Amino acid sequence: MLDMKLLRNNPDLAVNGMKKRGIHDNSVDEALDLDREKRLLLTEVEQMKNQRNRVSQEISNFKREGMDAEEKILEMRDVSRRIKELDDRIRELNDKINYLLLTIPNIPHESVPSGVSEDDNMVVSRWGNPTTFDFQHQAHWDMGEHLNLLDFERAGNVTGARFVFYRGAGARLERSLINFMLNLHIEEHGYQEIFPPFMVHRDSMVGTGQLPKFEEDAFKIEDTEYFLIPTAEVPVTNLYRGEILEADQLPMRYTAYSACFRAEAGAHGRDTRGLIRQHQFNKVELVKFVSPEDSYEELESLTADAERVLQLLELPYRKVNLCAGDLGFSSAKTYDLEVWMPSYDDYVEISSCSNFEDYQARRANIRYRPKKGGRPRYVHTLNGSGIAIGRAAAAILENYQQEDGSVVVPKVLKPYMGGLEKICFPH
RNA sequence: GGAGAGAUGGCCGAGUCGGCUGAAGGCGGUCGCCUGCUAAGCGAUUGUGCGGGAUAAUGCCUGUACCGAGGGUUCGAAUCCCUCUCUCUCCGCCA
Repeated sequence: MLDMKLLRNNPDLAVNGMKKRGIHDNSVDEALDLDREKRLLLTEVEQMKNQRNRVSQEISNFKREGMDAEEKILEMRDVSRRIKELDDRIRELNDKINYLLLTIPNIPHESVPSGVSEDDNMVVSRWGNPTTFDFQHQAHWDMGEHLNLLDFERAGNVTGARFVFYRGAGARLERSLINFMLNLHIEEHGYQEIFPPFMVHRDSMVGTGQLPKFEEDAFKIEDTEYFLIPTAEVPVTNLYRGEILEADQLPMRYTAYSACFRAEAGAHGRDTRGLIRQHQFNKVELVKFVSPEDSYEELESLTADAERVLQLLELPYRKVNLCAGDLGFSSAKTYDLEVWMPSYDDYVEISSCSNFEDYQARRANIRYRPKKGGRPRYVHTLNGSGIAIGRAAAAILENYQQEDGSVVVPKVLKPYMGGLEKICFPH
């Protein structure tokens, strides 16, 4: 969330940030009004509390000396009642202010292009060329069926739509991708591996920004306060919730595999076939905690670390600077990596790398003590897919397919596939 | 699942019949003194949020809140009551 002090001193920054995103409401003004009222009451109630503290002390002294304090006690009874009323009112105001702050999105960085939809995103770079075929190429869902790698039909039977069984070499491909990516990030990019819980409680979801605004996108476990994580970003970013870190611990870089669960409310009819949009999918995530002055540099290197995965897999992709209208709620700046997907005849998002600045850190209360000492400051948090496994598998099937229907295994994955060169028809 | 114990400052650990405890004592940290070096010793200092004030400014002054979380009783709660969460021990069960 944004700093209430920033809103007070510089409300235009927040309002213009929202305008840039195409959001027009008066939540900033509302918050400011409530904040003004709150501070007025706060001054009043704190004066009364000061009086109460003083007189209580006097009562204590009176009693010790065996004197009658009845008059003062009666007087304080009224003061206390009034304090309680004011405290209640302040609590109410605080709740409202807090809720508003939690529903105001982050301010886009100045380098974020303006625009309202993905059509306004800015292509930053391209790597490789879209794959061309001199034969009739297939979509990965058809290939997955023919090669007996993916079983959507039985998954529908067992669970429902947007679920899948991976089988045989398909299951192994998925597992190979996970291990390949984790190894790359821990061995060559300096990340520490984390294996997080796949469920978190409400506070964690609020910490990273999924709640309170987007509850319908999440799976909640009935009769509990647990949510299935939509991404490892949630447990890993919340790792240090409420803590004060030491400056020399920063930057901290983590990579985590997790299954991800998304309700995909509002995506009815979109990407209904294949691996692109599933309720459950696998992802290797990158998360960083850094000092504020380094965060944009760290965003570049995080994105480069994600790009490296695609380069080693030799999958054509492009890098896109998301426009303000397409930017995630908590993000100040996001690069999407989009992989070439022949069945879509287009680039498809496969990684999203964001700098949240202190927006998540303030929600999750993650701070660090600066080297020179002084007050704790909020860290900056970043994360990015490094990368989405299911979409990577789909991209490999489609981009590496051969005329005979087989799929060549990318070089870097061969060791993980037990030396397998090619995924062929089962015999 | 059953039975019990507990949650206090960076850490350990006191807190008596509710008042003089933001919190004894110790450790650690920081600064100063002392000292051939190291070690030891001596002195001082050492939380966070929020409001207000002054300021070029991290700093500073002042008020207030915080002893797992949230409520309650009271003139006054770390201390009493209720609810919740978490941790530990024993038994049972289990990957």
